[in-house]
Amino acid sequence: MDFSPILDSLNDAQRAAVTASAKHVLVLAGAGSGKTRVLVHRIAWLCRDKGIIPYGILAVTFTNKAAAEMRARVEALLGMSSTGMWMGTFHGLSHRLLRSHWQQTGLPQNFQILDSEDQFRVIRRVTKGLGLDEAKWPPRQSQWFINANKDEARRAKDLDSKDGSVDQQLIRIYFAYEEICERTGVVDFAELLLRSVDLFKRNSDLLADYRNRFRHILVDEFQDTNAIQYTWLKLLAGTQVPMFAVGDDDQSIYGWRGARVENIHSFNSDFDPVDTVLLEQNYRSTGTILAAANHLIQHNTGRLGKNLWTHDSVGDPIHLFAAYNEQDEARFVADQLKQWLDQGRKLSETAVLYRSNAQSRVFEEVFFAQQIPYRVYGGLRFFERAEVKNALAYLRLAAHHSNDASFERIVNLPTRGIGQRTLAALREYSRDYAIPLSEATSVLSQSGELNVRASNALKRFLALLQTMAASLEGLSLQEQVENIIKLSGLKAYYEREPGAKAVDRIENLGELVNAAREFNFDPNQFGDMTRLDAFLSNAALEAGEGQGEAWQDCTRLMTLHSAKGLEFPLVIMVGMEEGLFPHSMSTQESGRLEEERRLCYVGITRAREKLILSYAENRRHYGSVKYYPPSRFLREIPEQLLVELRAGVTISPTLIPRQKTVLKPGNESPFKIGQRVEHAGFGEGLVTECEGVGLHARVQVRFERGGSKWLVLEYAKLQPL
DNA sequence: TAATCAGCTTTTTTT
DNA sequence: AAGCTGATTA
Repeated sequence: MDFSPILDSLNDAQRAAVTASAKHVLVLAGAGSGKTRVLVHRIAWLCRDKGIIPYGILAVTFTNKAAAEMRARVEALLGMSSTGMWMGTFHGLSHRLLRSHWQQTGLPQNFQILDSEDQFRVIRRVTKGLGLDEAKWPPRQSQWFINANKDEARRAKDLDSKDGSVDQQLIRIYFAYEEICERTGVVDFAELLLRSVDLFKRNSDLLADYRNRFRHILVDEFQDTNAIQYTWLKLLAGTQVPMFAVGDDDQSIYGWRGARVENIHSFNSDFDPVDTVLLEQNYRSTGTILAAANHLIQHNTGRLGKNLWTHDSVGDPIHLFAAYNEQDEARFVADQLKQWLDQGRKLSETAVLYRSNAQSRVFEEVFFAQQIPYRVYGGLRFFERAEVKNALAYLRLAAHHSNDASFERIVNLPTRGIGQRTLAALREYSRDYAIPLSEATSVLSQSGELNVRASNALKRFLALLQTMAASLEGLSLQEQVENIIKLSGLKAYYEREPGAKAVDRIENLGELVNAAREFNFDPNQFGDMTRLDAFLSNAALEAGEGQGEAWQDCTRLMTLHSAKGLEFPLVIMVGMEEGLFPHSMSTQESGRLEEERRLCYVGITRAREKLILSYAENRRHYGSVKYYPPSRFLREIPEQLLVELRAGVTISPTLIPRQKTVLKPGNESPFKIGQRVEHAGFGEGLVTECEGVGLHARVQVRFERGGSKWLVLEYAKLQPL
């Protein structure tokens, strides 16, 4: 065997995957088993040892972050630039295809990308335009319906309108939505994929070129592919191009978004012959953490069946904290983080994970008060902020007057006397004559159908559009952005707005100018797109990081979904309550519940050394106090892996100091094996084991009412009897 | 037309 | 609790 440097650092299974010689390869890689590593090394191995030129590699991921990481790691391993490789997200690559071959797509050359908020607005407008009641046909639901269908490659015309009247209306909305998109030259995210697929289906020569070009196709997070993405892959692969797919059925957490784990099963029949490689050795977590994860996930049915194992030591037990309420829970987490710091560790090694974004608030408040630096992931990203989107809409409209979505967004922001009535007239005219809103504005401002005040307002707005369009001529992207922000009056508008928020908004507008200055644009990639158009597309496709780069050592707050792919020495999973996690919307169907369980599995396997779980007995939720029982997932973790911490009943911790059994170091434990004790919650029991001293001392107690528990003396409030 | 106030709903997320 | 929509008032 000759081992190249690329293979030296791999274990046997990883090496087998990287060097698999079957035409197609499916790697089932458990959490922390070196999934990305295998992918990166496979690419490097193909290039270095198999003589595949970078130009012949297509590697697909789901997020921009994953794509960037892959590129960086491949370059580091190969010691050269990866230019020429097609590496990116399904959407990014599709976008690139559509730009290069726009003539064959039926799209205008300067088609614009609709992000989900834009899409929502368009759908709402369509609903109103059809004379449907928004309350009865919520745009959110229609949006969901349209996207779900697009993800399954079904256009409005493909839908069977025979059944129930509910679908009838939704199909009407879908039709009308498609028409508007077509007319205004915009595409939503799903459309990028769908159009690419259509492009290939209709142009066999073009498809043949690409099949000829790509010698290897590699896919990350294969379990997250939806129907249209899988079709996309199959089309590009044809019968000749070898596929290399990496995934983990236990980490499929995007079923609600159309992802189909079954694609993993289909892979074996759609591609042949396939080598399947299992990666089960985990390099991330302690034995205890893995055992918890393995036991939990065994409650799911229909798994492909992997069991993670590790050479690592058993490690610390998992701590479970029962908080009185969500405040108490947040203070507990703050305490734990401080302890972590006291042990000489860093906050950047820690993460607090929750099910839904709204849960971050309490933690932010408490961390802020206690001066624990933190960074919230997810939530509103930079290019999604209202003020930024407003500025982008002005830019888009200045460059492309026909962009109705942008027009609607900013016609009257800041207010300039174009109210609902005028707008309604514009919409009607635009619909009747099938022209963009800006043209309707031009016609109606002259026609005399509107009152003087309204038509003057419209004329002023048109003049503004002209000025803005002119101000783009021959300038750098940065100057263009600066000009538009100034001309639009957005800055003045936000300066007038009271409150601290306004300061942030103005700052973000400044940040947008910076983003424009730093935007690097590869003109080779998108043919004859203008710099500005590339910037605008990029803003839709890459919404940007949640916050600027962290310069400070801080902990991370994020949802379980956004934690996928990450790892931390210390992970604290909070809000482990029925209704919250598993989420109440998911408890009805078993399929959804299993997905929640996988989400829990993902959370647990993020932890390297220490895992802490917590739940609150009372929680203020939607404005009133709720009592959620502890999550069923807690019961699915073997109790010998858990140590329960309990703060006792601290009604108002500021008034009633928490009672603790504090042991001075060196003191003998007041409890001996065989001694009878009483616990406020569990009743009477017998001490069966003692260990540790001082703050870490704990005892195992077998309670009469069943069950044996490890209790930390500091928290347990045990009374000797 | 614009600003203000009262009532209503509430997952997860990437592109 | 908060953000958003719709109705009301200036």
